[in-house]
Amino acid sequence: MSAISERRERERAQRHQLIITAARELAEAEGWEAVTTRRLAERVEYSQPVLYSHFDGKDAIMRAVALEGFAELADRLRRARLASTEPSRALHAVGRAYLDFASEQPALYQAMFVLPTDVKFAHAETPASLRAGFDEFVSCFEADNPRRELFAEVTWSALHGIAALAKSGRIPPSGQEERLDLIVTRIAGTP
Amino acid sequence: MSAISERRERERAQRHQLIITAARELAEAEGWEAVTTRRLAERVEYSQPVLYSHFDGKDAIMRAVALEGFAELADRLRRARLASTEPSRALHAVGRAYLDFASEQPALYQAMFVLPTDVKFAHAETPASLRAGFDEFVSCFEADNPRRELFAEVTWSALHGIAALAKSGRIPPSGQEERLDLIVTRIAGTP
DNA sequence: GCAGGATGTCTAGCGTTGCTAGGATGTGGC
DNA sequence: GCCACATCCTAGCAACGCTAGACATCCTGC
Repeated sequence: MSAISERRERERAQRHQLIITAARELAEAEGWEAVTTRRLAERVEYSQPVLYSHFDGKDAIMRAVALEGFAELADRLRRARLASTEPSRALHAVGRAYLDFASEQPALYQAMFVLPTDVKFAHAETPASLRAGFDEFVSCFEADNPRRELFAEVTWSALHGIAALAKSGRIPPSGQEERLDLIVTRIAGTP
Repeated sequence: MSAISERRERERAQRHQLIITAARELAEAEGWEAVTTRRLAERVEYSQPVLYSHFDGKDAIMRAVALEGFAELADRLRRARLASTEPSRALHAVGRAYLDFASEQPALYQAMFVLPTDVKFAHAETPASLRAGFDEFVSCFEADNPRRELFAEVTWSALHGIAALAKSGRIPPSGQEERLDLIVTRIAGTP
C-alpha cells in the first residue's frame, strides 16, 4: 500500500526479470543442461531458495524465458513481413526471419519449440504473442484461401523441421537457404 | 578361445541386447526421463556397474537404441515404398509410414531424431541403416531430377517438423493426415 | 523510542541422478 | 590343489532439483 511496499514490489519485479535474463544468457552461452538452480542463483547473487519464491521451479523459469522469446519472434516476423516490398516475397522474408531467429538464439528457440513444455499451443489459453507469431505466417497467404491456416501450419512445421535438424547436427547447417527456397516456392506456389 | 570363453561371449552379447531392449521398453512406457541407470539395472537384474561394462554411459545406451531404430525405420519405409502400386503415390506411402513410426514409438523416435546425439548424419561415418532410410525418400523422386537429394531432405525435414511438434503438443495430433497430404502434393508436385 | 510481528533471506539437508573405486566371489589353467 | 584372473556387487562421490527451519531485517503500533 505504502510507498515502501511499492518500492519492494518494484525491486521484486526487477529481480524476477533478472532471473529470466540470467537463465537465458546462461542457456545461450552453455546450453540448457548447464542451467542449474545453483549456478543460476550464483549468477543473480542470491541463494537458491530465492528462485523458488519467484518461480515454481526450473521448468517455470524456462517457461518464462520461452514466453519472452515468443514476443520477440512475433515482432521479428512481423517486421520482416511488412518490410518485404512485394507480397509474393512475404513468406520468404518471414521464413528467413524465422530461421535467423532460430540459429542466432538456439537455446531460446529450444525452450520455445523443442523442450517439453506445458505452454498451450493452438488453444484458448495460448499466449497472445505466440498466436501473433503464427498469424504472421497466416497473413502471408491469400485471405480467400480457405486452407491458409493449414498452409501456415505446414510451412511453420517445415521450417521448424529444418531448424531443429540443423541445430542438432542432423542436416548440414550450410544448406538452409536452399531449403528455405524450396519450401517457400513449393508450398506458397510462387516459383 | 575355448568353448567356455565362446559361451561367455555369447552370454555377454545377449546381455548387451537385453540392456538395449530394456532401455527401449522403459523409455517407451514412461519416457526417457524415467530411464535411470538404477531402474535400468534393476530391470535387467544386474547391478549398476554392469551397464558400464557394456556401454560408456547412459548416452551410449540411448545411442544403441537409436541405431536399432534406424534399421527398423529403413525397413518400414522400404516396404511402404515397394508396396505402393503407382510410383506417384510412393512418397505419400513412405511419408505415412514415417509418421506412423514416429507416433507408434515416440520414445524411440525421440532418441533417433530429437535428443542430442553424436551419431553422424550425412557423413562418411553415417550408419548404413540411417543412410538407407534417407535413400527411401530419395528414391521417391525421379532419377533424372538433379535436386532429388534436396527434395528428399526437405520432405524428411517437413515430416520431422510435424512429427516433433505433434508429439510435444505444439500442433494438434489430429490433423497429421491433412498435413501429410499437403506436404506430399506440394513438394512432390503430384496434385 | 522501542517492543512485536511480519517479511525476506540464508544455511543446511533430503532424496535422486550419473558414474566409479575397491573388495568379495567364483571360475579356469597349470 | 592352488594361484591368477575375470566378473560382479556394495558403497560412495559430486551434483542435481527442491524444501524446512533458523536467522536477520524492516515496518508498524504504542
